[in-house]
Amino acid sequence: MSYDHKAIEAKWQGIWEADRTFYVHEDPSRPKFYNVCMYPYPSGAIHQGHVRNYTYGDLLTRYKTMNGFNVLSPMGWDSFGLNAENAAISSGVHPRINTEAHIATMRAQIKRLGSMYDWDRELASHDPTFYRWDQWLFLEMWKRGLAYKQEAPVNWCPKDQTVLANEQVIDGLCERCDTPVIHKNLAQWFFRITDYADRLLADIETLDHWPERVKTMQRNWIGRSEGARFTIEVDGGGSFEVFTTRPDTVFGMTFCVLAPEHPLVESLITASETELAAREYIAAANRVSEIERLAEGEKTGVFTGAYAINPVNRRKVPIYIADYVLMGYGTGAIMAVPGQDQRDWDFATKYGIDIIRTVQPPDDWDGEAYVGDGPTINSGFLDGLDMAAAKARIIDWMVENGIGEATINYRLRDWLISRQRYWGCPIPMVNCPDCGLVPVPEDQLPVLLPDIEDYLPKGRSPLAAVPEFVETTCPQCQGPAERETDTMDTFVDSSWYFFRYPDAGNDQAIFDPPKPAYWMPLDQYIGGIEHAILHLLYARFITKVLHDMGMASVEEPFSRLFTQGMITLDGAKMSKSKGNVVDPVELFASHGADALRLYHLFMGPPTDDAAWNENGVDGTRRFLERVWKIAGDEWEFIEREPDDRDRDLLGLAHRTVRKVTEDIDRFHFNTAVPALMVLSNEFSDYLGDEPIAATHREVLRLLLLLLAPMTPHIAHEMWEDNGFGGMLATQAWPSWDEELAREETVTLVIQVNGKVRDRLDVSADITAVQAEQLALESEKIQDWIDGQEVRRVIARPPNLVNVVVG
RNA sequence: GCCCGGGUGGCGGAAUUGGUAGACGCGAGGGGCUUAAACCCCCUUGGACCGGAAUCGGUCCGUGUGGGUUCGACCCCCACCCCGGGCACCA
Repeated sequence: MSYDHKAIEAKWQGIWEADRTFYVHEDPSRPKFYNVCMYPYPSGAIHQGHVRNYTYGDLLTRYKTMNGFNVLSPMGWDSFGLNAENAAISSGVHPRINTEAHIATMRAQIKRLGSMYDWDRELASHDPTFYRWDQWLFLEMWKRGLAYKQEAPVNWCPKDQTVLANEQVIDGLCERCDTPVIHKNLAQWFFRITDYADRLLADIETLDHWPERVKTMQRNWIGRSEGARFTIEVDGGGSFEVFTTRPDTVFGMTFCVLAPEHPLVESLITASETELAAREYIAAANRVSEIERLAEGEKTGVFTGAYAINPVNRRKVPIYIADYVLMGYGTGAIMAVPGQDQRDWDFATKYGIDIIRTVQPPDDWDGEAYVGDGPTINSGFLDGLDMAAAKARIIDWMVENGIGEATINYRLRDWLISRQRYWGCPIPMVNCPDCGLVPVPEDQLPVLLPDIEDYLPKGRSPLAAVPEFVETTCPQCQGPAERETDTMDTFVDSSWYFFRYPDAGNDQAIFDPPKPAYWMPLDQYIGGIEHAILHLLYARFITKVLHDMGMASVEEPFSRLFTQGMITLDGAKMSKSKGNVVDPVELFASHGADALRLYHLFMGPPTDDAAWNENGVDGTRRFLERVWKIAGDEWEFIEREPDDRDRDLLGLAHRTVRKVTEDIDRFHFNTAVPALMVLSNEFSDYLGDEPIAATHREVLRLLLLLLAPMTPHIAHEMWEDNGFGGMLATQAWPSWDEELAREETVTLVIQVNGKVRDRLDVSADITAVQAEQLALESEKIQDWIDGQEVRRVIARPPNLVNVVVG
């Protein structure tokens, strides 16, 4: 009987669904395992990145189920967002229609992969039954002072009169009309994530099963730095505050720099000799993005015409405007100490500003700015102190003189959550001319997103053009009022959706706390590395807020995080826009879901980017054909007692159980698959030469159990055909017998001066003394020693002996 | 520019973390099966070279580049080159 993957895969997908094998409920008698793949954006069709993600996720669902866990693996849709809105603008079709069609298509494709979910818990962020709880959460944030409105710059296209997302700005131009984009201030909604900066930073240390690199990125993103904040007077009146991590170097301040957006700039440049140049410079800075400003190779700036007074020595120093200082970090103004900061050094050199060293560099120092520690010099009462002592002393001085104090600064900024977009969750606030900002009462939620036909923003959110939506009454005074027309960042949806799966149908509350209390935290969260910072940080933040509200039992949502690499083809990320996609749906038909899943597991380390090989699925398909033959052929068994060949094959099978188990536990799927290939190759050889039925049956049983989470359909079919009994998906994961798995002989490598010169087969329990003796007795080794003095022998039994001569 | 990763055969990768570099798969070459082709099966496959001549034996080089540490380095340290992810409105 040939391997008909279409029939087999359809059959078992039907059985698992009918049997509700992967539909679960809270069960305190069993250990739980909450397993989530980051919910996808419904782009229209699944791509190989999804297949990779869901193959890993489903492998774990099935593996943990076989290991006795109560596994919850849900699926949902991140269905609001810019792409659907852009598609609607160009097609005129409402984003809901496209989005829901995409969800239906992708759901069917995911099911075709054989990836199993508890679909009773399916959710979609564009669904009012979901986003009303976004709005509820927003109101809770507002109540707690964690939501506020403030002016902030946006990318603005003057021709289209619209706000642009960063990705819609191409080389400083609007992607639609090529008009130069400017920055414009708009009133925006923020979540006060900076209030949680310390906790978000400290609790990274509790994330023992997160990739080190993601933790490092998050630490750096939060960017806690200790330093001082102090006031600098402007010569002729006025002052500004600066933040510095190096207050000890203040005697070396030879200029100051303000960000182009700094509020003091206007008064400093007005009527100055350099006013024109300054205005031009500010306008230019306004046109480029923050990244471009920082990427600029050479530092640029312009003199304001004004001078500041160094508070410690009353020295007059010029005040510049430069775009390497950002309004969003610290105070938007710095004291510049070129002797101790390379950016300041570059700037000072370019503009001919004095450089004064305040830290003595080492004697062999030949660099420019010296940022290291050393005795303080040229600094009056700080001279001779080291960095730490000088910092403490100068901060004391600042406090005594009432000009500054020690402070902690974060690079992290508050989370801007408002979007001037249509396809998102409406922010549930009302603007009343008398009462100001008034929250929509909870019993009036959800504020429904109205259907509209024109999605093009015209200065404000498209919702602003819908009078029936905008015009309302103030919940407080009942007078006429206007609704907020901005929608929420889709990261708001994704920062709490995993709390909703445990109680997805609840129409009375965001969730009933005991339900997520059973399932949370996630035992495994799997998604792309591109989410290492923003999504994961926002989700951690909202979890902490829910915890503080008494809603969440945990402070951290994801106890184990796995970040997968991208799929590339011809050196580029596989994506529709690049036109280099390999459609998984075609491979379901030609090779089968099992062969595709196995190729994804096999193709490389899950953490790394993986290059697609168009023949790769052929290889895993061939492997499955061989296993099919092993399981299904009418073998000529003979009757005899088990001998060495049986023991060898059984030993290999037990070593394979051990290897596959260990590899799955450490997410090394790409080495688990070859172990199965080696076993099946040896198995085939064994069957070609007087096999016995008992060995065939036992090794086949183990092989199918190991294949069950990787290639579930074919494994189930073979399990059933061979009459092993019961559903494979719910069998216990096999254990291995250490005695059977033990290898009797190993290869002892003998080196002379680190180079391999001989190999011997030895007993696996050889001692160091025996290994050394064998090595020295080897004729080849004797030839290499060739009468030289043996200085040392390093023995690492049973694998290696190194003879050091000369 | 800043933060974080990564560079191993023709290709994807392995080396259980300082101890046999190249498992397994793809591709390629050769052979078998076949009227023929496909499928399938068997063999070879990092490079240069030496010996022996049926396919065995051996040497040297080799993990981005250049240094270093070590009995021993793909693995640790320093410097450099190249590629990728993120940089707050793609998600």
